[in-house]
This record gives sequence, C-alpha cells and structure tokens, in this order.
Amino acid sequence: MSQPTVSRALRDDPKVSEATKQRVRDAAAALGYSPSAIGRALSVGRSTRVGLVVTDLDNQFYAHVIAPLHHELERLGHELVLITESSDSGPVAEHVVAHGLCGVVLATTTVDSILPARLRDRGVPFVYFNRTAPSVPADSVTVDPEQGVRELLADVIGRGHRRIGAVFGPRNTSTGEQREQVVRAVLDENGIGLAHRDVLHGPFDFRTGHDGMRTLLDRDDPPTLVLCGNDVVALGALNAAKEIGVDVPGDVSIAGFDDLPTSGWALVRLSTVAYDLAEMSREAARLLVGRVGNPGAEPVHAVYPTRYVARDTVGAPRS
Amino acid sequence: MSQPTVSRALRDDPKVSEATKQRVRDAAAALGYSPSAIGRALSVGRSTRVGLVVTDLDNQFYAHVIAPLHHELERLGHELVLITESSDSGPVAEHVVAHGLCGVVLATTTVDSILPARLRDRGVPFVYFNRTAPSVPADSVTVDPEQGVRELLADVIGRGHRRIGAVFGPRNTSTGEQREQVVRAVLDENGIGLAHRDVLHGPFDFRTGHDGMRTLLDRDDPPTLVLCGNDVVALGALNAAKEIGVDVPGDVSIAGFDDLPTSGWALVRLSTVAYDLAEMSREAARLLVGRVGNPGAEPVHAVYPTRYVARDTVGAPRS
DNA sequence: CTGAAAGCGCTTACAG
DNA sequence: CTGAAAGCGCTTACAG
Repeated sequence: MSQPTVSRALRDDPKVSEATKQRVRDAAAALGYSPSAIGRALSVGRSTRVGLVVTDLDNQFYAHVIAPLHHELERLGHELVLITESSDSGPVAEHVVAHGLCGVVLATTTVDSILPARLRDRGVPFVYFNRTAPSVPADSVTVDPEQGVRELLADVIGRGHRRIGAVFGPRNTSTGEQREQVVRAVLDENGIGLAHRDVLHGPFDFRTGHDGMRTLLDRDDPPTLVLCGNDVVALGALNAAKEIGVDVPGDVSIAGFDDLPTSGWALVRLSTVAYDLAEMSREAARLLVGRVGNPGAEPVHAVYPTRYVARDTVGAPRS
Repeated sequence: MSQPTVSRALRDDPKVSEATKQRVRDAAAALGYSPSAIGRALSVGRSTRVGLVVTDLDNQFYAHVIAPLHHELERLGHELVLITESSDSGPVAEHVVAHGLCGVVLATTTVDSILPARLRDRGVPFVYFNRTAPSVPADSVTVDPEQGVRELLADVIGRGHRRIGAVFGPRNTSTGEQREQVVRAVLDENGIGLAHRDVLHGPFDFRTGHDGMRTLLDRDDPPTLVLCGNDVVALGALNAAKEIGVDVPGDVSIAGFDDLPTSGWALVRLSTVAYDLAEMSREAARLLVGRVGNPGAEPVHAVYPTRYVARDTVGAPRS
C-alpha cells in the first residue's frame, strides 16, 4: 500500500476503490494514525488555521465572538488561533504568512489601520468583523444600527429626555463613527442636538464608560440620559453611577449597544440595542472559509439588523 | 547565498558570521521575507503552537485565563490555538497530534478523563491548569483553597451563620472536590455541619448557581448563607436572588471563589476567595514551554495561595 | 484504481 | 564559516 493511496483513501478520494478505503481506514484506526496537518499544509501551500485578530482579549465582548466563531470553524474543519494586534500591526501580517494561516478575521480594525492593505498585498484572505476599513475592499459582517437606535431614541424622547449625553466609541473605528452618526441624525430629526461638552469618546472598554460617566456626573447640570457606544462601556457607566450613589434610572438613564448576556442579568437590566452577535460570528467563519476556497469572487457584505431591548436603565428624566 | 545559510542567519546561529547575518537580515527585510513556521515545524518535528483545551469557551472564567495565557505564550514565541473538548475526548488527542501542537494546557479536565492518558501515550506534553487528574502525573498549576476558605468561614461564622448551604462545583473535578473538602473540614472544626439537603452540585456555570439558588430559596427554611463553588456560580446565585426579590446580604448571604473582575463591580460586590489567576495562567505557559524543551524532568506543581476578599454579599444572618 | 517521482520550505548532519 | 544532500509528511501530476 503506497503512501499516496493511503493519503487519497483517508481524504475519501473517489479515485480509490471502496475496498482499499476500508482497509486503509481500518489500519489507520488500529494504528491510531491520522494524517499530519502540517505535512499537508506544506504540500498544499495552505493550512486550515484561521486567525482572529483583536486588540484586547480581556474584553468581555470578544468572549462572545470567540465561542461561536470557534465552534463554526471547527464545524468547517478549521482551527482558531488567537492574534493580538499591537499598535503597530506591521508584524501581524508577517506573522500570519509566516505561520501559514489560511485567513484571518479582523475584529478590531481601525479606519486608518494598514493591516488590511498589508494582508491584501500578501494575498491573505480576511474578513472584517463588526468593523470595516473602507480603503481595502473585503468581505465583511457588520451591524446596521439604524433600526435599533431609532427604537431606542423613540423611547428616550418619548419619556421626555432632551438633555442627552453620550460616551461613544473611538473615532477611528467604523463602528464608533456609524453609531454616532445614526444617533445624531435621528436626534436631529427630532430637533434635539448633542451639546459638545456632553459627548465623550474612547475605546470600547469598561474604563471608558466608567470614567466618562464620572466626568459627566461631576457637572452641575449633567445630562439626564447617557448613550453608550456599546454594552461594555455602558456597564462601566452603570457601575460608576452606582459607586457614587447616583440612581439609575432615577437620577440618570443609561443605554448600551450589543445586548451582551451580562446586560440581561437581574443585577444589571441594561436597556440596549440588540443583534445576533453569535450568528454574526458564525457568518464570519463561513465567509472566510468560503473566501479561501474562492479568492476571486466579489466581496460580500453581511449586515445584521438591530432592535431595541427596553429594560430598566432608561426611565423618565427627573423633573 | 545558500538556503541553509539564510536559515541559520535568521535564527542567529553562532556559526554564521556577523557580516552575512547582516546581509541576510537586510535582504529579508527588503523582500518582506520571514521563514515559514510550517516548513520549520515539519523539519524539526514540532511546532510552536500550544492548545488550550476547555469545554465551554463561553464561560467568563476562561476569558480571564485566555488573555494572560496568550500574552505569555506570545512572549515565549508560541501561538495559542483553542480546542474544545467534547464529552468523548477521544478526538482531542488525535487532533492535537495531527495538528502538530507542541503541547497543551488542560483547563477543564475531570478526574476520570482519559485525555491525560491519551496525551501521555502519544508523547504530547501537557500541563494541568486549575484542575488535576491524579492518575497521570504531569506539571500542574493549581490553587490551595485552604487559607482563603479559612478566612471566609471565620467571617461567616463570626457573623453568626450556622445554617449554611452550598452550591459546589462538579464532583468529578479536583477543584470542586478540593474546595468542598476544605469547606467541610473547616466547618467541622467549628462544630458546624452541612445538611445534606442544603448541598448542591453542578457544572461551574451561571445556571448552576442560578437554579441552585432558586432551589435553596424555595424552601420554607433556607440556609442563611450560600457558599458557591466559584464566582460564576455565585453570580448566578446573586442574580437569582435579585430576580425573586430576596435581598443580599439582608435575607441571604452569598460567597464565591475566584475574584473575577466582575465580582468587584459596584453592582456586584461579591465576597469571595481570591488568588492570582492571571499569574497562574502565565505560569502555565512557562511550565508548558519549559516542558517541551525538557520532557524528561520531574513534574513541577505550582500552587497558588488564596485569601478572602470581604465585600458586600456576606452579612449577618437575619435573626 | 494504484504507485513512483518530485516538491512544498525548512533543518540537520556532514564535508570542506 | 558556508554549502550540498537528505529528510520531515504530505499531495499532485504523471504513468500504467
């Protein structure tokens, strides 16, 4: 039995007879043999490993993308390797090709990142996840904030809030920018403006929300409601309010974006904009694996709808 | 310039002259060339990829081990790939060798798992993380619950609790067993027993704590304090109490184990047993990488101390 | 349907 | 200090 035959049999190549396939499989099982993925990778010129590029692995948000992403990749016969992007991002592209990853999902790309261009130049397939860098076209899976934000703001405005503050995400991310734009547009339609001093920006993390909330609440005349760039930020804001004894939503209302599991906790009950993050993660896996098999095709853009989930952190403003 | 010379130069082999090293490095930089890790892996017979084996990637606990583990592995020139262990665990060992991982950290091993034996038989280095399966010796990094539990129970008993309930972790994990034993031993020293009906068991997840708390609280005469197997369980318990309007610690006290960042939130303020989880994760990385380089050495067991962090979920029992 | 040959990109003795 | 040869475990034409 030659090596190529074994190889073909184990890959279920139709050119091998059923009889020998069976023999090979039996022998493999008996010997506990399974083909070396690395031998295969070297031979084929590409592995089945995909990288997830993030900046802060610590962030609760990513736990909720890693789990479904990993699961779907596994289903598709791929492995997940974690990559963190340092400020520079030069090394990342090289790292990816040096380690022979077959593709990567970009989950924390900034608008001005050079990583997408680097990957494109090196011919590494990738998909934008939750963010986009318009300069380099590629598959993407993102969220359309409009519907959810409209519903949220309808609730907010309906309850009488007029003095609205915000702790948005970073300015150099498509996600942060887009959410802010939609909020501004919808408020504008309702004749409500955001005072410059009531609008803060920062990374999508706990501290941003926490410190931002303190800043806003330290004022003599704080906003009656604070819109947060995402749930992790909102969680920071909520905790900051609690720390200084400010009642939510009695004294101030807070809203988030993402609807993480934590936001639904009885202890939290965050009013937020929801979408199907797990499904998005799976779609990213599918898109990427599809792309690897078909590099020439037009980029596809999967966009997920949002809806508002009213819980207990948005109430009427204190009159 | 021959291939071996380039190879040696890039690895900083002392047998290559500084002059050629420099030339090679310059050329590599100019060409954007970096050596293929997969070529190297095939040649050397081992990669620099280590696997983290867990059951539920969703669990908040693992987010806090993945981040430092990844970081330390990166520092040591290794990659992190995620592996989930299905019930069976047969495929895992094969997967690991098929994909040429140089080692794995086992973070959810049960006492009766066959995975350690499988890995040992196939010569794959591994380290037990936070759990241990005594049948197969290997490096381990674990926690010694005793000090923390003593401090916790001193507080609990000092406040007057006598009717104590518990939602411990799974019986088939060393971690769950050990914590339960220490609790029982210390209570015993104080002449306090755990009523059989007040002791529940289950996986270390939110639902276990949540449902366990409901069960305990549904009774006519519930315990005045509930000890939880870990923080995620305690978080479930805390939320269950909140859901049914039971005040913590007014009506019932709750304690955890792990001191996750969430437990310190103003919204949570969980009294819990703390230890250095991030450092443990880094140590696991170091141990494993060290083991790969020196398979013959005696197993080393890193044990981390615990201490009690009193916050707001343990109070006096209602009299 | 099966096998011999060549090659994927490295590294490791072995010469020189 | 440098290079030619062989091999790591696969796959892919190419014959038969």
